[in-house]
Amino acid sequence: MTSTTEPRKVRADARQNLDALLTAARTVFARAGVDAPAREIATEAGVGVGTLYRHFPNRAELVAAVFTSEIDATAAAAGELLAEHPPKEALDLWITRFTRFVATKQGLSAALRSGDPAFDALPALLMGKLGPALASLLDAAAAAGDIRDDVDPLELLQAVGDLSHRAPSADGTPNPMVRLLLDGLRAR
Amino acid sequence: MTSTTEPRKVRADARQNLDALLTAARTVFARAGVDAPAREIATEAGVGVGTLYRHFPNRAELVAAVFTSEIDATAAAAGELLAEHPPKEALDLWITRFTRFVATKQGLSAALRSGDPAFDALPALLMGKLGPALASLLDAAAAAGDIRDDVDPLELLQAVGDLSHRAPSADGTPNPMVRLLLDGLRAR
DNA sequence: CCACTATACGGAACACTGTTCCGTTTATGC
DNA sequence: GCATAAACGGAACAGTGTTCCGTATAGTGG
Repeated sequence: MTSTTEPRKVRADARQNLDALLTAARTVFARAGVDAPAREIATEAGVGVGTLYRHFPNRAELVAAVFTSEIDATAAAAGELLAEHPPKEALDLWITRFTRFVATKQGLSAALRSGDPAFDALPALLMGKLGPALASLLDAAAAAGDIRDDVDPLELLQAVGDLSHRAPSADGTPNPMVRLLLDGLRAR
Repeated sequence: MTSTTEPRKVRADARQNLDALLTAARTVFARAGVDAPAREIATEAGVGVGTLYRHFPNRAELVAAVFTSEIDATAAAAGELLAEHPPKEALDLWITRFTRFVATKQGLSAALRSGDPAFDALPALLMGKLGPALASLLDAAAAAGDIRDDVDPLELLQAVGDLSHRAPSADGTPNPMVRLLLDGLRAR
């Protein structure tokens, strides 16, 4: 094994450019949505498009990289909320947080929904990290008898994402349709 | 007034080409979804792209034209269902029908959700025709006390559309998340 | 400190979109 | 038939994502 600790030399400028790209992408995505042209991101980072594609196989991977930390934070929030609130309340709070995350990222849900194979990495990332988080919340709430127990976490996650695309949520409230969906979860 | 009955001569070949375009578009959309390239549709119709754009200002208008008759039929179904079934049942049946319509048209909901201004005509068409249809169903069900009365028909329509994008619905059943949404409608 | 080489860079070039433009063809009315 | 306005075809334009490759350079062994 030549890989774990000591081996390949990563050129310093490469590392710098990668950081610059991530920062630039974050900025541009916030300003113009995830559909922003690759050239614009490269320019913002002060590099050529070739450099962008050297670091990421395609735009979608860049999007995934940019959102990874926030996705991790959102996933982690599930455990915290569960520790501090009753199960159903924790679930509602987490959904609200997730809703805000999706709504905040212009075009994120559009990308998720697009079906474009270029964005395959995105759903995989979201589902992989957030699926288990939501599952834990659903299990807790179901165990408490607050909600039905036959809901697929991934389907629900996808659905909430789909419904959250236009929620300015000035006050951070999830949109009415998400609420309706959550009402539908209640045990009867 | 030179417009009502006798005036402008519509060249026969123009009318033929328009029909050919609509037929071709229907075929291509079914095969490759509404995102199919304009050139492909023109070729299928045996005309040049210029001709396509002579008849439709942009691709979205063509999509709208292709789906208009089906949309009209779906809207009309609301009244029929309402005449033959109890309100809540009529509502559920209509939603199922609408779901199937959306799911059947590859990429339709994606286009709706895209926010792309090019597709402005599409939501306008759907909302304009189907909104009132759904409103009548909701009103009837709310009057019967079956569901809450504070639901915006357009929002619900949009939401169901958003949720229906991947529902093969082998058996014609709406997907589980749409069901959850409908459960949320129930008066409490 | 220098030369050398693998690494990384930049941006022109390619393939594919939607859409526009305009020279050519053709249906129609006389 | 002829003239003419309508309609056509497809080349051309603008804007994507992505690839390619000649050039520049960081790191290293002498």
